[in-house]
Amino acid sequence: MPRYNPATIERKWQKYWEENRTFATPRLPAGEKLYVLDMFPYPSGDGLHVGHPEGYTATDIVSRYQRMRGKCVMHPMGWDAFGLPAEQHAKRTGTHPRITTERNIANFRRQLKMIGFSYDWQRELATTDLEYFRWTQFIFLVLYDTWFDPGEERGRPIAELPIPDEVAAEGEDAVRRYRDEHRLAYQLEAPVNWCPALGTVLANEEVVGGVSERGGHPVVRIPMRQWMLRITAYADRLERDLDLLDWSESIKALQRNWIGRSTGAEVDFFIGSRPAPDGMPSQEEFEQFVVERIQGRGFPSRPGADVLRVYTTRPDTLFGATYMVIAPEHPFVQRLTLPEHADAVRVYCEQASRKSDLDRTDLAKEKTGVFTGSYAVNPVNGKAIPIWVADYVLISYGTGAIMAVPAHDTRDFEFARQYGLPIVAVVDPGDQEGVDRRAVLAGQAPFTGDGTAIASGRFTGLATAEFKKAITEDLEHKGLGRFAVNYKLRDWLFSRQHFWGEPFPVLHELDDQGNPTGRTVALRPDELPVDLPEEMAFDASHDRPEPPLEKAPASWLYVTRDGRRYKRETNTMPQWAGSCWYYLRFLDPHNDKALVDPEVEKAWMPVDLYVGGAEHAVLHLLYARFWHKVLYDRGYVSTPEPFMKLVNQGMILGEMEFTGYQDAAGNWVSASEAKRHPEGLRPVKLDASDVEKREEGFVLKADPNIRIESRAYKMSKSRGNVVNPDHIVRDYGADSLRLYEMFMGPLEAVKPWSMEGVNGVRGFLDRVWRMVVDQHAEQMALNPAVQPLAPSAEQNRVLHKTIKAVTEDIEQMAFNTAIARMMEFVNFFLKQDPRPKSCMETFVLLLSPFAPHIAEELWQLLGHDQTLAYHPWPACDEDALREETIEIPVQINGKLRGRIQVPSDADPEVIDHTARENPRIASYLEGKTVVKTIVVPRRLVNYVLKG
RNA sequence: GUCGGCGUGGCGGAAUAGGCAGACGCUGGAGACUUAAAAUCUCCUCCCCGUAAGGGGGUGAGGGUUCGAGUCCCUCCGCCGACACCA
Repeated sequence: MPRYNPATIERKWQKYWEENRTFATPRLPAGEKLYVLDMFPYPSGDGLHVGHPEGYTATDIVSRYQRMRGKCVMHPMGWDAFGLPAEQHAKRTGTHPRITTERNIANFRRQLKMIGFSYDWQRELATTDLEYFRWTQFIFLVLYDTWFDPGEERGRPIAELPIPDEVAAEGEDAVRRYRDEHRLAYQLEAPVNWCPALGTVLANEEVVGGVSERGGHPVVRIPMRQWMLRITAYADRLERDLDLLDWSESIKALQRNWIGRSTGAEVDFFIGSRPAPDGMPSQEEFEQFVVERIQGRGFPSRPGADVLRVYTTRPDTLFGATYMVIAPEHPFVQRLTLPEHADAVRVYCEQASRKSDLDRTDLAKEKTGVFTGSYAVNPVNGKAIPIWVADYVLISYGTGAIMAVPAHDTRDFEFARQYGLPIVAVVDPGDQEGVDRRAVLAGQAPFTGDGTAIASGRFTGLATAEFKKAITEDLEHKGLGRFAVNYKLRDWLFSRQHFWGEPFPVLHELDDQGNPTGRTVALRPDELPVDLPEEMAFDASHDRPEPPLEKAPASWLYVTRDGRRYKRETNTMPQWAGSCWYYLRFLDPHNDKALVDPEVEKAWMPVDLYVGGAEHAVLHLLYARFWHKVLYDRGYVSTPEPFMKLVNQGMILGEMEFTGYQDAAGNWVSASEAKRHPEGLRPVKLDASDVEKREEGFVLKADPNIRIESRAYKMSKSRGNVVNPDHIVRDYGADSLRLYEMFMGPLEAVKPWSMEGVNGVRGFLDRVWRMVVDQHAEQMALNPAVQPLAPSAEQNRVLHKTIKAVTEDIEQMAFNTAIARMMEFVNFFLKQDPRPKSCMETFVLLLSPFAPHIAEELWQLLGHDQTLAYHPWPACDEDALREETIEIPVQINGKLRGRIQVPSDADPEVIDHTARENPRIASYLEGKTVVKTIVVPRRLVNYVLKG
């Protein structure tokens, strides 16, 4: 009784593939290569989620398809295995994170193998393998050894950094410091985002709205020594090279937005060479300053103590600057504060420093600030304007100081209103829709768009764009300003206070007393790897931002090298580090001489298709591209970009849910009402049979006045709507899981899970099985209808239509429609008796990338003793598609009024003639004048009538 | 607020290049087989009028271009996602 039993055949073929190393990939591609990559998973303790196999099935289909097309496919899998959960587990239980991690990896590996993905498991790697992170540390040394040459726009060895004479004259220490300041990996004492709940410092990117991106815990800012990576040096190239990539415009937009390039000007406002008692720089000094700039020194690369340098994207509004603002952390705060304002300023800055980012960006918040008592002189008109301190100016962007133009900037406008500062319009908006010109000119409303300059000296009358150019050139000429570019992107905070991460290959020198001298040295590549200490006590109390490795055994922590004592760096690298280059290591995972053999790298790179979740659209992809570019500059890789084509799979939500609301007394309340006043209401989960559709939404069957909320939610443990792939495979089979995940809808769409849908595709596979297999036989045998006959013309047409559609759909990654076409094939051939064996064979090949286990089983039954994994993909015979006659619709005034049969190659005259002869059409045309006849061969006929 | 994406039956979704809206699947209904149930098979399933033949309407709303619009253009509404004082 050979019924379709996935449990048996899936195990059988997985064993076959493993024993025969069916999917092993050669060191160098034989023939045309294709590198198909999944974003490797973090092996969490919860195991695989149905979201994982979505992208993995898509890439597996492409991989299997392309192997059959003769491509040499690289398709590896590994583990992004460093991470906080294993460490937190260690704190609770004392189990070493390595143990937990290995256990989780084993579970993930089991689950992925159970779904039948065609990975080359010989290439499996984990970022936590010593032999892997040895090379992560090596890449850190490359970053440490590199400076960015802005002239050549590329990273170069630090030894090639030109040392200015005045630095060289100061001696060896000065040169060392100068180099350290230019490395791509550098240290910085800076306020960091300490998250007490997670026990770590977070990157700026990991803090969203003042709370941690993961878990939503509060974040406070405290100063700490940190490792930073100079990603900002590559901002321009990271933005520009997006043009080389076949990525969706929305992901590119996300990255561009994140990089946030803006252009404008830097301008120096004179504040006097020393503080004046009344805060007012003297007029003579200002004039002297201007003359000096014009005649001699020009615009200094770094601002001196006599100016406040600002960055603006609107140099054309310089004449409208009525005050200035510096960030509370700006180094000039003290110097600019007059004694009578000192208390207020000190209090304000202290408050600002205590505020989390959340408080500082609070939406509804009114703007706050204090006056320093000092003034700066506007270089374009010599007017002195007051300098304020306010936290709406960020120290980390631009120069940390702005010129405020309240008439033409919303934020400045709000602030000026708040503190009664003057508002002077210098841009006339003219007549624009939605702009109250009179209010703008009267300083009663801000206008931030482009217009025509007014009250701007000799620039008056210029259009915004021209003005910007003209005044920037003028300022540049006078040495008072210069063209400037800024980015929202910040340097990458690269150290974490974790145990479970890659140790830095860095030593800190100690003096005779055992105190740090402040000198840092990097290890030599031959001193790698630096492993984590085995013996560690995992301390549950970790409420200070002190790295756990501070408590490592002294034997690990202290190193003597060339007679000097050193202490190891105790920070570790963030989880991103390992995932920044794993795609390179897959190519050559066991190489102990190099991170990747250049010959191998050249042969396989770049990644041709990269599939993963949109949650990595910004950070992972930006970081990986950054590292790749540094490796490119330093000659380790041959391509400027790592990932040519990127596809983001959409999230899979839980099953659709109906929710009604009841008040305390148990009365139903409409969902729309509940949204406005949720107090005291209780959500009640309803069954689909309790609700019905009425007009624009669902209502309670028992009371149609009550509206019901219907939507699918993100899967979560707390909601109890998580679907476990283990259960699906157990109850329906891996092929059904794969097929359903692809049939749900377009790969990139967000879509809800449906158990009934899984059951539906299982029904399809059952039908496929019955189409080929004799269910009534004792042993595996062909269905008696399957005969070694030549197909009829119609059978052949259906077959080749299916080949064509499935092939095109796979090429476009439209897997849902490919499956629909195969369903149509089965619906047709189940009714055919006899069914030509050759049609069955071809169909099995088409099905195999989607449902490889059942396909292999049927292929074997059809008489083949080799895997179909490398069997040539079926070719479509266009001749077989040709039909003798086709049906085309006939319209009258655009309305469908009939159909006619015509020869498929009929020309317009024949079609027109046939249509007019059709009795139904003829009756419509009778007595009317045909004004126009449209005949589209093979498509339709349309008659336009008069009257 | 800014940027990006999306609005099609009871549900998931199809619809080359502007050319028959609703492929395929689910759900629901009717029937066949069966002692019965499951499984399987057949038919129906966008809405309205009509016994039917047929007719009318319909792709978030309104307008436009066109012989013809789900598809192109404009305005608006709604949902989802990202960013959010970046000067």
